[in-house]
Amino acid sequence: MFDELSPEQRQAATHGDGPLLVLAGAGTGKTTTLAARVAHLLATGVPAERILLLTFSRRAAAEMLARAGQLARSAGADRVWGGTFHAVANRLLRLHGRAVGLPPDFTVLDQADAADVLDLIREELGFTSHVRRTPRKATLAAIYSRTVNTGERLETVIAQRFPWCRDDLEPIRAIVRAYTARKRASHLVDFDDLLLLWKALATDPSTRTELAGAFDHILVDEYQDTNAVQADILEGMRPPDGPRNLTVVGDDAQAIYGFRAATVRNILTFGERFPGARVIRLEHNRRSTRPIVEVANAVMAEARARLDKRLTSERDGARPTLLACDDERDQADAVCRSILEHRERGVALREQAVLFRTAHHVDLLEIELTRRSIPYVKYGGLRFLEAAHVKDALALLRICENPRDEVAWFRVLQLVEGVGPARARRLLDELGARGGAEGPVDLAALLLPDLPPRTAQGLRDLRGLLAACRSGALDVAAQLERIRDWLQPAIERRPGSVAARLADLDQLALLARASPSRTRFLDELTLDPPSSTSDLAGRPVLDEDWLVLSTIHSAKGLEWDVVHLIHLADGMFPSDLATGDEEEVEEERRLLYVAITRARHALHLYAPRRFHHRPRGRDDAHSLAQPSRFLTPAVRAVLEELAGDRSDGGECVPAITGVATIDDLLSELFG
DNA sequence: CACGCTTATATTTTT
DNA sequence: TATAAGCGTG
Repeated sequence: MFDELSPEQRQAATHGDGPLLVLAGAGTGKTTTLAARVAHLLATGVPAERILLLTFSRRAAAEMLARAGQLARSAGADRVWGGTFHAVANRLLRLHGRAVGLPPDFTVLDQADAADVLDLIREELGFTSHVRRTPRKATLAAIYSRTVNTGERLETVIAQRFPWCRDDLEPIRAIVRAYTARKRASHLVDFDDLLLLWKALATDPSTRTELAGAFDHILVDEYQDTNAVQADILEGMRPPDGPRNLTVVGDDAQAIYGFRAATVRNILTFGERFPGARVIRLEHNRRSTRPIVEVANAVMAEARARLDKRLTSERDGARPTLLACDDERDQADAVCRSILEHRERGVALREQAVLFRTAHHVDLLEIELTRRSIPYVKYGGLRFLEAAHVKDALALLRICENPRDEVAWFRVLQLVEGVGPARARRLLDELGARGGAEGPVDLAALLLPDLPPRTAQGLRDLRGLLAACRSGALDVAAQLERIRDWLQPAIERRPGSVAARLADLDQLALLARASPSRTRFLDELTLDPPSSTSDLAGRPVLDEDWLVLSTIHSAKGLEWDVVHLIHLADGMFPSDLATGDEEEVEEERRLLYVAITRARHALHLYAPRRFHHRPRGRDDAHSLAQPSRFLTPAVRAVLEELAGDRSDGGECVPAITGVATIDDLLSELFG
């Protein structure tokens, strides 16, 4: 059963009782090992439902469990509890939430929803300035989340990570305080609450025994990217008697979620926290060729602090290339040509990926790919759930689920003609859905007197819709079809493509067909939103070959034959927003390491020199960039440097429109 | 008070 | 492109 495993991998897979830390370098078969361990546990008779597998994404969990199922040749692998910390927390809280004071009809807020609640509160508290711009709602949400996850004081967080909000400290404090109270009153739970409540469940003396005994084995993937709260949860999940069977797998060199308060301390102090832990190292890379591994090692050799670990590989291959490009357009052109070249040589598009630091780095390339009819799918940062009309539809479902969901109400009520913020607030009060109100929510209150006739009719229609959706006679998909019809007039009133937005709602209804219940549908959508997009030009039928575009963060754990890594210019990668202190720069370096180690056979780096401020504009405003600071002489020594190829059009004379251009021209002249 | 309009302004990465 | 904030109209 384990023929394919190396001796170290086999040791990890068949480890008996007690804590186990597997330090697995990139490409050393981490997934295989974890899957094999699950298979081993199943084969030795551990009941599937008493195994908990925590991964970074639902996709990762599903993949591992499928492999474990094949290995163990037994049914039941699908009964293993698998998923992200947040998704598992949600499941556990639906079952045991009452014990920590959480009603079972709670709804989960994603980060955009949380920002909406904060915005609502800000307005109520009157924190809008007539002199100065106040922080954006997304910033408020980020500040709150960071404070919770690091456990640092608000002042500290703002001073260190959000210095431009320093002057708004007191308003922010008031807003986030009210936010917490409001969530409780409205039965709302945000991502951070999911972890905090799980921790409470796992450590509270009155509930912990029930929960702690629920699993015989807990396995955690990507342990380097867990935060302090998550570590506390794992510690709290100790069985009342018997050994602590906790397996964690991670790589300190791949820690890239510091911004989310993840800390490698969890790996470094694993032995102290869980005494008697066995440590197994996997250092042999089976994924990449030796030249690629050499580049990865060269990058990490310059890291400030790391556990001593050096990857090895035995497979030969070509040296990774570094191509200096003129500008982004030049880069897009070069990437396309290289992609097509590889495809000519038999590497399918889906075995190739373009990776980048920030979602917008790929904008220009997307245009070029479309122009050349190269199909692609983009991972990371999806617009679908962010579109207003999709949020409207989901808000309606959320009201059905949890009638106290104030933000959802606030959003939906304003879709009715003649209802703005002020009337929406009044209606909320009447409904008894306003934070802090007692008793059940009464839909009859929607029939307020003294409203303009059109508004009154609109509210009656809304009441009818909600009654129908809540009646229990319709499944989620059918509810969404009703909702679509109700939303149609509002959608038509707003500018933009009506057909496209209605199509989005159809898409949503289609998605809902797969869900057994409304609760599940909403939970899955917020906790595991569709992660790839191909928004423009409709959703293509992806039965053919397509290229993958992905942020490096979203590429974690994945691999491709050929990887193209773009924007290796200082200020882009590392992002100049992340070069404040040394720790941040180190995280950017690890990010580069992650990107490099995604490649199996070929790796191409691209470093544009010039960035147009408005790539689609007609002017020539631009700035110049140095190559990434990570491309040190030692790193370049293991790269094949290619000169920029300006085959199309010979010498180009820059248009003289700005100081930057003139300086550029002069520096060319003076050589 | 709703609503449509104008203007200035932007800090990444994700569960 | 989205968002915060302000203004004028009905």
